[in-house]
Amino acid sequence: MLGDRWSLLIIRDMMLLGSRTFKEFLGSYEGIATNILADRLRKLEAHGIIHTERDPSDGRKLIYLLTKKGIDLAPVLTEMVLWAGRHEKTENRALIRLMQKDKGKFLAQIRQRWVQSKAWPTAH
Amino acid sequence: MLGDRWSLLIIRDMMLLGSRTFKEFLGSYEGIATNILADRLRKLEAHGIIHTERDPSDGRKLIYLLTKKGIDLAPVLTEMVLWAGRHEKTENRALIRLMQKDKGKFLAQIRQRWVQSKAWPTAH
DNA sequence: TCAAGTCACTTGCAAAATGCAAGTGACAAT
DNA sequence: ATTGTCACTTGCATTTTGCAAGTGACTTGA
Repeated sequence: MLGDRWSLLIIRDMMLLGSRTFKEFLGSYEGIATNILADRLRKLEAHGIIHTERDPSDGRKLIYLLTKKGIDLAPVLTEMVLWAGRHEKTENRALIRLMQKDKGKFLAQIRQRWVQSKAWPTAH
Repeated sequence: MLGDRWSLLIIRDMMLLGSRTFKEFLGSYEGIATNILADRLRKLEAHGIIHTERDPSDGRKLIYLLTKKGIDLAPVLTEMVLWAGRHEKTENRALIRLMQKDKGKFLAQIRQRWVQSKAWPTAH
C-alpha cells in the first residue's frame, strides 16, 4: 500500500505540516498531479489510514484526517526523516534536531495534536 | 528513492532474512521481475545503500551487502514491521514479538551481524 | 574436457501506472 | 447574477512495469 511515490509524502504532510485539504496537499510539494492525488487519498481511505469529513464552515472543502492507524505511522515517518537527515541532503534541520533530542516526546506531541478534537494549531 | 514498490522489500530481506544474491531476492518474495530487480539493485547501489562484491568461491555469484547507510535503515524497517503487525494481516508473529520485547536490543543485533565481517549465520 | 546446468542479468514487447491540460459540478463571495 | 474556489474527472501522451525468452560468464558432473 505505502509502496508508491506519494502515499507516505501525503501522510508526512498531514502529520508534520498539518495539511488537511486537497489544495494544501497540492501546494506542499510541487509535482503531484490532481488525478494521482485523488487516487491516493481514495486508496488511503480505503485502507483505513485516513478518513474524510466535510468542512462545516465551507461546503466546498473536504477535510482529510488521520485515523488511529494513520497516526500509528508516526514512528515510521520519524525514523525516515532522521535517516534522511543523516544520509541525504535535507532541509528542516530544526525539525530533525527536535526529533533527535527527544524522540518519545516528539511522538507524544504528534499524537496529542490529533487527540485534541482534530484541531491543528495554525498560524493564520 | 525508496518510494517504490520493491526497494524497501529488498532491503528488508537483506536485513531480516539475510538475502544476499540475485537468486535469493527472486525467491524470497514471488513476484518481482528480473529486469526490475536488476534495476532496483543498480539504483540502490548508486544511492550508496548497498554495495556489490564478487563471491570468491563462485565466480558467477555477486553478493549484495548493505552499506552503513543501508544498515541505518533498520529503525525504519523495524517500525514498519511493527506497524504492519499492529494493523495489517501479517505472518512473522515471532519476529514482531521479538521486536516489541526489546527494540534496542533487536536493532543492536542487526547491526552486529553486519559488523562481524559481513558474515550471516545460515542454517545449511 | 565438454555438455549441461547455474547465475546474473538483458532485450523486446504488451499492459499498467503516471503526468499533464483541460474540463465539470457544487458551493461561496461580491 | 457573475465570477471565483474547491475537489475533483476525463482524455490522451509518456513512462514504468511485468512477462517471456534470451545471453554470456562461470561451474559442475561424467
